Amino acid sequence: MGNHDKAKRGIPPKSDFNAWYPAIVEISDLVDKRYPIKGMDVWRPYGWKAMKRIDALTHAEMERTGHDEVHFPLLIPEDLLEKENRLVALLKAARDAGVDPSELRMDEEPAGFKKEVYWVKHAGENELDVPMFLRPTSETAMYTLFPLWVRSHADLPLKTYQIVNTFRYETKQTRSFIRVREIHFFEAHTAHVDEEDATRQIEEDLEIVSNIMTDLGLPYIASKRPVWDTFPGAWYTIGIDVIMPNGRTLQVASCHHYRDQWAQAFDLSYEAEDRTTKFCHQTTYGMSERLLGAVVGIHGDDAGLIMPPTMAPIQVVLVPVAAHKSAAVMETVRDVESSLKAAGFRVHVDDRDIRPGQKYYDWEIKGVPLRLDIGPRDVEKGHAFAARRTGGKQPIPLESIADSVKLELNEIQQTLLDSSNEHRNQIVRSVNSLEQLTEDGHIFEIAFCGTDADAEVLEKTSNLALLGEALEPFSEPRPCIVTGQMTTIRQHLARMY
RNA sequence: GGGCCCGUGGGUUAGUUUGGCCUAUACUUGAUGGUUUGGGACCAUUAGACCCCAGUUCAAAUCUGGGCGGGCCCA
Repeated sequence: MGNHDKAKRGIPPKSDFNAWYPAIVEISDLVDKRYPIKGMDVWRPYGWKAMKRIDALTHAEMERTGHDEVHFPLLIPEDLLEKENRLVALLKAARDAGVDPSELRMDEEPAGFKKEVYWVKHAGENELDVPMFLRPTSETAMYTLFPLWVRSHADLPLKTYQIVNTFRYETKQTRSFIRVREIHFFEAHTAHVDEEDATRQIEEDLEIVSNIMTDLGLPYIASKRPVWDTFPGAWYTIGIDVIMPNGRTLQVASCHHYRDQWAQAFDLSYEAEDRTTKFCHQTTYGMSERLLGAVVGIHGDDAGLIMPPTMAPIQVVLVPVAAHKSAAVMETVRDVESSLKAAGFRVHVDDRDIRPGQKYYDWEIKGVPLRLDIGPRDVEKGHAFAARRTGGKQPIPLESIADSVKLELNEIQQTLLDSSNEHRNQIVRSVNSLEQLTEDGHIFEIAFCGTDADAEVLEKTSNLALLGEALEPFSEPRPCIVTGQMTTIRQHLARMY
């Protein structure tokens, strides 16, 4: 016995993250990877519920901030790409003309985008006159309609979002939730009267990011990306990177400020109060199923997942113990179930006819944050035995059970937040010389104010990627790690997923 | 983008080096019946596999080529 306990479920230790992660997402029933297309996993019910809970947090934030949900078609006709290409060409010309040369980078070959998308070139037996592609993101689709929706300043700001599937033909190694070819994607697209209003939108986006990351207990860094990592057509891009357990970063969200660059390409203009016609200023804010990948990676342990109570598909699992010994056990369990449900908790009663030990293991793998055991002894004493997935067991009284459960879940949430902050502190190292960049499994915080060329050298020598300029600068100037000049610009170097 | 490794029941695997001994091993899982039940129970019965296509050969899980899928390392 003993020895092959773990072999039964086959969970590798989390310290071996590259083995642990792919194993746990399948063993915990989040996904089924056996569908025969690379990078297209099947969402199993438990995984889909978890994703929908995260989506619910997003919907709530969108509601709070006055965004309206829309749903655009999956297919985009090829000729709409022409507008995007024109935009790219325009920006390139601007750069060649010396306009804001440091702010623009358009060295993607115009055809590059075509390689990353799936094409629909036939309908039945007939070849299509105008081929269509599966959206990799929805700018071109949406910005085709926005000019029709926006006519005057009274139509602004236009704040829309959708949660849809997008497609990217990934050629690199895929990984559930982290790098997939069909992406469960959230995208908010807004249009504003001017640059300032669009900038305010970016600020609101960052507030939403902060709320969601706190809900999910994810440690993250927000950085203004270097120009070469800026989304094509964007004035600037802010990347949100989660600090994963192995010290790599995972970009889970991004915000783009487009100024009026896309608006010019798509002729998105409005009539201002002074009767003049002006171009809109636009923003985009995107997140994806990577949020779930981050939740799995950050909180899970050797025994399985740990779902934060804010998004756990099942917050409380009730396990009747030795129910055959006393009919009162099942009665009590059902009573507890209905009072918890009435209080709004997501509850599941595990009444399978198997030994309780097996149930404990099952729910630990799935990461249910709180388990309540109720057996004959507990019924007698008028309490339930509460076992937290984050560790610790204690009896809680059956009367006012909902209050006690609320308390337990809050504390579990707090435990997860604390440990993720602690994790951040362990991973992120503040360094001031190039020699210190060698240690594996860390993210390095540096002062850096050099040029693109300096950045390239920095990335090459350290073999790490520059996340960009952190949104909160240093409070006191420090010497730049490359040039030695004093600066407050704070940046991070990391291995990115 | 470059290099390397792998593909056997639902899962993990033995067998592949040296083709025949394979009617393919073990554990786990599923189903049925029974004994059980406060941290992965046990017994009995039963179900279930050589990734696909082509080639070599008297003979292919085993060798060759391609495809699809999975994994690792480097840029």
